[in-house]
Amino acid sequence: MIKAITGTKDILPSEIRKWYHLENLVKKIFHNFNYKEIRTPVFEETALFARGIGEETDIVSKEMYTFKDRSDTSITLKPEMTAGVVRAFIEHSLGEKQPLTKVFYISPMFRQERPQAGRLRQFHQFGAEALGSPSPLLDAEMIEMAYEILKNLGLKDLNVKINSLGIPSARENYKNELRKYLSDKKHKLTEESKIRFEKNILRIFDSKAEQDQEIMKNAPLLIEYLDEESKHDFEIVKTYLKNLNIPFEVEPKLVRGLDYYTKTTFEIISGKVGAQSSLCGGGRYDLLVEELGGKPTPGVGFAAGMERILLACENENVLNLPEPFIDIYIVRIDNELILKISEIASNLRKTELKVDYDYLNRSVKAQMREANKMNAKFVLFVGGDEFKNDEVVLKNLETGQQENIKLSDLNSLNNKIKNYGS
RNA sequence: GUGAGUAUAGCUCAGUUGGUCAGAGCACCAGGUUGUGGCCCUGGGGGUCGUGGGUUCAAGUCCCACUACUCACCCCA
Repeated sequence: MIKAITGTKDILPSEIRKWYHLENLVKKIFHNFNYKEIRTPVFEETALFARGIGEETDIVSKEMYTFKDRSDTSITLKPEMTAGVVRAFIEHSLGEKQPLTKVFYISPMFRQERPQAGRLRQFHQFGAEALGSPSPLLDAEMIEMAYEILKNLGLKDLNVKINSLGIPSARENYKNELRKYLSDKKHKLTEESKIRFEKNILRIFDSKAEQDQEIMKNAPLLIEYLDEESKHDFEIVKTYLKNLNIPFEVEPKLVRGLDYYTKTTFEIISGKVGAQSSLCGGGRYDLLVEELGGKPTPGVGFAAGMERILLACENENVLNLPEPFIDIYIVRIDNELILKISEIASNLRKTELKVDYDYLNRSVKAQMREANKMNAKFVLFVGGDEFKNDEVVLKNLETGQQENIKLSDLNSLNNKIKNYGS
């Protein structure tokens, strides 16, 4: 038997409603903030991600689905969205058409990691990007939108963490300080952190190993070495968040794993998803557009993991959606009427009613059971004496009441049923 | 990439120290007096017990390998 590839999951009909719910909410909130959807290809040239995300990051160095196509071009399935959005922004000169570009997306992403709770190899993210303004108001707006979506789902166990990475020169100064601090303690770090020391020293803060945390406890913090501009912008972000009543914590050790971040970074954590607790993350990337060959353009954005969010919803037992139902189930009493029934169903469906009937030639009893299972509001009996008089029987499954209806009146059944409901 | 745990019907699981152990509940299907459901009752279909070796008179039940899944590390959404 052929099975789904490791780390991929089928979203079955029984689960699709929560996805619709989440997607509709996401679209609604983004539209309220006047963000417009962008859809970029599932794969891009490998170089885009290598340059955009950073050669040294784990995502690029060991997690990407990269392969050569038949014309020997190196292709990569997108592991995140920002690089693709920026590529499209540059390619279509969106910055020339308007000073500020606000876009959102909902899309599958691909990373070849070992699957676990809240982590798949094909997973889904929604997110937003605003390109063209350095204003910290937009940083706060990103957090606001993400928070708004999560709150709207009913999630309670949320924790907003923010930090500022500053501009590159300030960060370089700080890295030197950190190197100085660690120079005599380096040998006590875990092997992984020794590698980080060389490649991306900031990430040592992310280590969960106690011996690393012990050493880093007293390390100088980036936030103390920030440049004036970053400090100032960070204060504005905080002020704005307070004014919006969004609770947050400053987390000086929050370091994002992608190279392109500058200034504000943030993350929203749930206490209800196991080890993969980060529901969304993002930040400012003022140098990325230029890095990828565009005119210098500041940008800010975030991405949220949809599987993780749905997992958190499940674990918090929120997101209790109403049961699915159909309006009418047509029960065939005389088997030879199947053609007539398909015609009736077709006409009713054209009047915006959800209609179904039996395709398996089953007994009346079985059809009734089926109607019940489908949570049908009404059953329409077709056949018998009534049918000889050009009538069908409409039964309200909730009350058990039934009445005869002329075949010629069926096209107005929609109104009748809506009156029942209210 | 590293580590641990699990692997019996569609689903959730029982199966005691190897010897009627191939089961239960749910789900599914058909019936319950000649056209009407939800509850209830009766009956039914469905598994070579993840795969391949081995030990034994005898293996879901012990051993080995492989594979898959789960969780954690790592990383990140």
